[in-house]
Amino acid sequence: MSDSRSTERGRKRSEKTRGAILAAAYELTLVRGFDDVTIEGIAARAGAGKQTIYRWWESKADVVFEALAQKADLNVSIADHGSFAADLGAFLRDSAILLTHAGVVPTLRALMSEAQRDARFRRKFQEAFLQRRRLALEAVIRRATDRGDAPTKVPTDLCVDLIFGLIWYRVLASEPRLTESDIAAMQHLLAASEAGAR
Amino acid sequence: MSDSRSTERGRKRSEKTRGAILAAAYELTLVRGFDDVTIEGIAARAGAGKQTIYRWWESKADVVFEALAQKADLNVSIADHGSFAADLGAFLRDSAILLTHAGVVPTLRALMSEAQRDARFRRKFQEAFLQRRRLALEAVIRRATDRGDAPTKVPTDLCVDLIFGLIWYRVLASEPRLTESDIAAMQHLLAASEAGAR
Amino acid sequence: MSDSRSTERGRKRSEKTRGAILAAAYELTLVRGFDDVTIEGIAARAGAGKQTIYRWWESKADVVFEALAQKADLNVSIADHGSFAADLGAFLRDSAILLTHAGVVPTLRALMSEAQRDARFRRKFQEAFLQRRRLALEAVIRRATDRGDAPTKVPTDLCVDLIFGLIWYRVLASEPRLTESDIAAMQHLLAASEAGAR
Amino acid sequence: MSDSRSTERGRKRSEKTRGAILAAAYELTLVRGFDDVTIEGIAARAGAGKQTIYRWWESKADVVFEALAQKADLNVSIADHGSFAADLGAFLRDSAILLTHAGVVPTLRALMSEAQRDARFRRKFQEAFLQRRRLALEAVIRRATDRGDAPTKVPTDLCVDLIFGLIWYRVLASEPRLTESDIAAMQHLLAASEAGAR
DNA sequence: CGTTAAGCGAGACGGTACGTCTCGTCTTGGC
DNA sequence: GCCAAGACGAGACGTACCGTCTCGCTTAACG
Repeated sequence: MSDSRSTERGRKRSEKTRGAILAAAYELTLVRGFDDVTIEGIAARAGAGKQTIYRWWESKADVVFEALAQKADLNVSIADHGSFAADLGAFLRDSAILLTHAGVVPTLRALMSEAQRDARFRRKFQEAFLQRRRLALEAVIRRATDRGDAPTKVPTDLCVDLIFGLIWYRVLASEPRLTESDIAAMQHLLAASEAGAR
Repeated sequence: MSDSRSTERGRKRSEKTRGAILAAAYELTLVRGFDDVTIEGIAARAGAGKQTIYRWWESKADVVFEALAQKADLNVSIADHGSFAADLGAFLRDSAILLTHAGVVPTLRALMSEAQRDARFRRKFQEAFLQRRRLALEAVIRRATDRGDAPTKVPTDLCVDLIFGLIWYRVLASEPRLTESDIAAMQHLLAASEAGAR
Repeated sequence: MSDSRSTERGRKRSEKTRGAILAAAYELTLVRGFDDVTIEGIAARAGAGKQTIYRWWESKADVVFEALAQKADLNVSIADHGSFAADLGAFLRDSAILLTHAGVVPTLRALMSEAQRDARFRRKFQEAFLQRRRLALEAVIRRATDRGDAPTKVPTDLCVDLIFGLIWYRVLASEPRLTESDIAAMQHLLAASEAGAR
Repeated sequence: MSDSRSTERGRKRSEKTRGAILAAAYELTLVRGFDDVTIEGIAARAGAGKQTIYRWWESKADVVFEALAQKADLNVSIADHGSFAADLGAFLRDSAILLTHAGVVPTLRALMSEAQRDARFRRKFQEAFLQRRRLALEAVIRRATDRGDAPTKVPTDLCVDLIFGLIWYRVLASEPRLTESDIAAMQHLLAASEAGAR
């Protein structure tokens, strides 16, 4: 009942072509920007047929997202730094550094932009990217709760939304950076009073 | 000094046509969504020539933005409610209500999405929309400073980014709502401790 | 040596579409006249995309010319009537009859008009239409030379230009007809004196 | 009853503007060619309003034709050279020289081309240009008849059509030239037998 | 070991919208 | 009323991509 055919018949998917398409998508995105990348352009650069792309991906955004995901490690480090303040600082500092890498900000903007236009991609982006980072931050807060220095004034959800909101707002709507004094203020706001209570 | 040209020459811009174009843009955006709106479609519905649109607006985003700006009052009320906590609550509550209006969330998403793709529109959206709201919030905080109940732990800029970040992140990346308990927590986080310290 | 590419790749040209485009071009030219025919109109009537037309033809004139060429046999009968006078008479009479057919004169005018505006189409029209008819007439004269009743007073080239010049001048600049007395006079001028000299 | 108003009211037509428009039309036609000349282009170069052109001329062809007519003397010299052969030779030689002038052939082609597309301009071109030259040639033939050396074999109309047909066919459809041997052959064909009869 | 069912590069196809161009008309204010 | 200026409705232009559809291969598992 699981699968009508016992084994797959016919020619296998070409891994070589798959790689060429993702590489082409990645390179074109860096050079031309997401908007100016086209399926036809990717196919031409990869030496692939358009149909081959359409057969395996649902949209340009999916190809590019997979191409980028392959390059960038989407997993976030959540090593224990001993206190919530330190963990929060490390998380924010990691994010700040990420934003300084070439191509990262334009790419984040393009993906979030695309997520606003295509509901299907929105879900995919949510699950495959936003949710992963969210879970990491939630784990940090859960650890703080266990440890006893959690930001008790704010529910976890709101706390997470505030942190990601800050980062994304700066990326999308103002200057995409996070200074040390920003980080210090965030620590003070969300972690310090608890720390001071010790 | 008054005007480079002695007098305006030639036929005047047709206010009737301008209105028809903005109305068409507004209606089509609500019915079809920003992405499916086309310049040709707007021109056809407005009974205007395409060139007339291109003569006065630089892009589809500009037309739609002006159409929406005409409908929605972009000025934010910043009436004095006696304390920063109350002012903040009023601001957040206003925003929460705005998000419940039909068509507002899709439109905000589309405009922010477009701002990520077109640097020129990005600046315009910044200045004509985001900056206005930012100034309103900064005025509220300035009043709190004068009053003596400002959130001294966080610099004004960061405070504003946190608030808008929260709202926009919910609109763009998760559920576009702001509950009463969110508002209470925000008041507690940014305003209450100061108030309580007095 | 036979073909640069080993095999033809990709989808084949659709003969059905080609026919539909030529048919649409032919019908529209008859009904609306060459000037009012547009590429968009042909595409719409043929149920084809504009690009499909641009892929295979260089201009509107090429499409219409091919459409007409398909309908009208461009080969001219040069059956031997025994003498140059008779051959010339037959040639002129054939031409006279052609000019009476509905749509022929407007079409000839439009094609010659277009040939004046577009150097590339000029060459094509020359080679694919004018030259064919010219060769036919030259063959008639060559036969007369062999037979010994050629119009020796005038070089072949000039003789041919006089005959086509007369027909085209009537089509383009005055009344597009050729009467029996015109034909008789032409025979007398170009053929009779020689015949009489025998 | 001829004119309801005794005197013209309002501002008089500006002769300065009329001249500027014709000059602009002439220059643009030489530089860009008839097809690439536009009403808007003429108006811009003349520093005139488009309406001023539309008020006084019916089409681009009329403007350009008037501009060219102003420059070129449309009257043909029909000085008496003593015999039809000599008169014919002079006429053809004049025409041959005209065709060597820069800009003449493209202009003739453009005007004849335009005459095929616009019935109104066709009539105007007929009357103001073709007919003038035709009358000149007819006068030459009439003089020959009076003199007694007319080409009696061909009716005047056909004779004229043959001569103009030759010239126009060479201009429109082949090489726009007329050699001395062409001229000699034409004299021989249309005039020589008569001359020989003397 | 041949049959057969994918996958593949290539590229033609019907569409749709783009932004530009020019048309001929209309409107304005000055002459 | 003529003029320069220039906005207007209209609509074709040629281009760019879309997503789909053949083509004639190549590549396996199946029978």
